[in-house]
Amino acid sequence: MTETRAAASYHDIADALRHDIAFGTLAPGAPVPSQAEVGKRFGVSAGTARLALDELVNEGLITGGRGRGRRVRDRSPLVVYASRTESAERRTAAASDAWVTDVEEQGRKPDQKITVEIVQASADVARWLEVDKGQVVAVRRRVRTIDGEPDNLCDSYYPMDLAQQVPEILSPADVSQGVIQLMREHGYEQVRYVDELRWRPATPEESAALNIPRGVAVLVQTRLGYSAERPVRATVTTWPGDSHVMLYELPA
Amino acid sequence: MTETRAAASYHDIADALRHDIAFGTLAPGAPVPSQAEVGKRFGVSAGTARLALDELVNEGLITGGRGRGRRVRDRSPLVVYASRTESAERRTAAASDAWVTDVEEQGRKPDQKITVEIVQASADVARWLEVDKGQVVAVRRRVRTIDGEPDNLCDSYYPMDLAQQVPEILSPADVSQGVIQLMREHGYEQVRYVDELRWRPATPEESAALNIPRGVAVLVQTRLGYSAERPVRATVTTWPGDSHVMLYELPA
DNA sequence: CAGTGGTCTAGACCACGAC
DNA sequence: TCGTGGTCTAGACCACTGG
Repeated sequence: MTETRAAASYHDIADALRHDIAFGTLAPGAPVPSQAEVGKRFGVSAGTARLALDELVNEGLITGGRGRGRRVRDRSPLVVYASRTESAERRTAAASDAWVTDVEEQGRKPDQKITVEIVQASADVARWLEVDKGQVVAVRRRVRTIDGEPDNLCDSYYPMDLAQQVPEILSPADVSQGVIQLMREHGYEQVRYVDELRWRPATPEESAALNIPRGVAVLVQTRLGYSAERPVRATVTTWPGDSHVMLYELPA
Repeated sequence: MTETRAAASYHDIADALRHDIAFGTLAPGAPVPSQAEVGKRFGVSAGTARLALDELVNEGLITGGRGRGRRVRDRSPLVVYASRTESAERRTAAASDAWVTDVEEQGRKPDQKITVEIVQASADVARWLEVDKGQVVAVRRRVRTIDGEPDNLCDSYYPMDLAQQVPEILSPADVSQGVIQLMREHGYEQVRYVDELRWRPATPEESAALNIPRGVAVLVQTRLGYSAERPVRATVTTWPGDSHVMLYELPA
C-alpha cells in the first residue's frame, strides 16, 4: 500500500489501489485490505471504501465474494486465435476443436461439458441460419473450463436437417476429429465465415456461469459458417474480458 | 413502468426497469424516473434506487449526469467492418479511410480531428513496430465523431524513417486517398494484418474523451500492418461497447 | 464464532443544469 | 432557485466463509 491520503474521493482511492496492483506492491493472489481497513487508512467511511473496491472488482483487478475477503486476481490472459493464416497442412493436423488446441499449446488443461438440445429458433438464430422463426434447430451447448475454472460459454446452432445427417452433432460428447471436419465429410464444407463481435457488461447469468464478478466486460462472438449454398452453423461464444486476448490474422 | 414491487433488491429493480426499456414502456430518449421517484415507487430509499439506476448506466441502457436527469439511450449500433472479403475492384474504389466509408454507407456524418506527434516508443509500440524502446516514432491521433458526437479514438504509429518518406503522414489533415494507398505508392504495401482485441471497462480518460459513462465496456483493437519485410503501421482503436458491432468476414 | 462482504437506510452536503 | 444526480457518513442487519 502507498501512503495515506486525506480527503480522497473513492475514485482517487481506487487509483491508489490500482497503482499498488500495477507496481506489484499488491501481488497477484495477495489479500486486499478489507473495506474497514481501507476506510481507516484513507480516512473515509467503510461505505466509501467499498465504492473504491467495487470499482476494482468491476475492472476485474480483484476478486470479491461475501465472507471470502478480496484478493488480487491472477490473470495470465489466454490468447484465442479467432483466425489463423496457416498452411492447409497444419490446419488439418489440428484435428479437434480450435479452442482445445489453443489452450493445450499454452500449457493448460481444457475441458468441456456438452449438452445437446432441440429448440425453437429465436429471431436471431432464425436470421443466422436462414430458417423461419420457431422452426426447430439443434444446439450443442458447451461450458468450457481451463484447469477446472470456467473459461467461456459456447453454443453452436445447426439446421435440423443437417444435424440429422451428421448424427454425432446430436450426441453430447466430444467429437474427436472436430465437428467441422465431420461436416466436411458429409458434404457440408464451410467455405466462408462471418464473425460478429459485441461487447458489454456480463449479465447476472453469465457472471454466475463463468464465475466472474457482476459487470465485468464480456465479448460475444457470433461466428456464422457458410457452405457454398447456405449457412450451416452459428456459434455464439461468450468470452470474459481481461483474461482473454483475441487474435485475427488477415491477408490483405 | 410496470407495477410496484415490495421488498425488491436493487437488482430486481434494475430488472424491472430493464424490462420496461426492452418492451418500450420506456422509449429511447424518454426521461427515466428520478432516484427519489424510483425509491418511492418500489418502496426503497433513494440510495438503493440509485444502485439500480447505476446498474443500467453501467450497461449503457440509460444516460446519467449531474443535474441533467436520466434518459433512455437511443442506440442504433454502428456496424464496423474490420475485415471485408470483397473484390479488389471495390476495395480500391473505397479510397479513403474504411471507417469513413462505413459511416457514410450507414447514412451518418463522420468527422475526425487529427493531431500528429513524434513520441518515444513505449514497450508496446516498440514490440509492435519492432524498434527499440524509446526510439522516436510518428503518431497520428484521431478523435473520430459521428454527427458531432465522439465515436472512437484511433492512434496510428509509424516507424520514423517511413513517416519521413511519406510526408503526408506527418501532416495533421485528412489524407483524401487514404494512408494505406499512399504508403503503397511509396513501396510499403501492406500484405498482412494481425488484429489483437482486448475488452475491458473504460478508463476515466476514455469515458471523458468518448462522452460515455464510467465503466462502460470498450473494445481495444490493435491492428498491425506488415509489408513483405516488416511492420509498417500499428493502429490502436478504442471502440465503446453497446453502440458498435464489429464484423470480420473470413475465407475458410 | 469472528470477520468479511452485500445490502439498505436516513440523512447530509455539494455541483450542476434548466427554468 | 429548485430539482437533479454524485458523494459521503454512521449505523444497521444479514449471508457467507474460514478457522
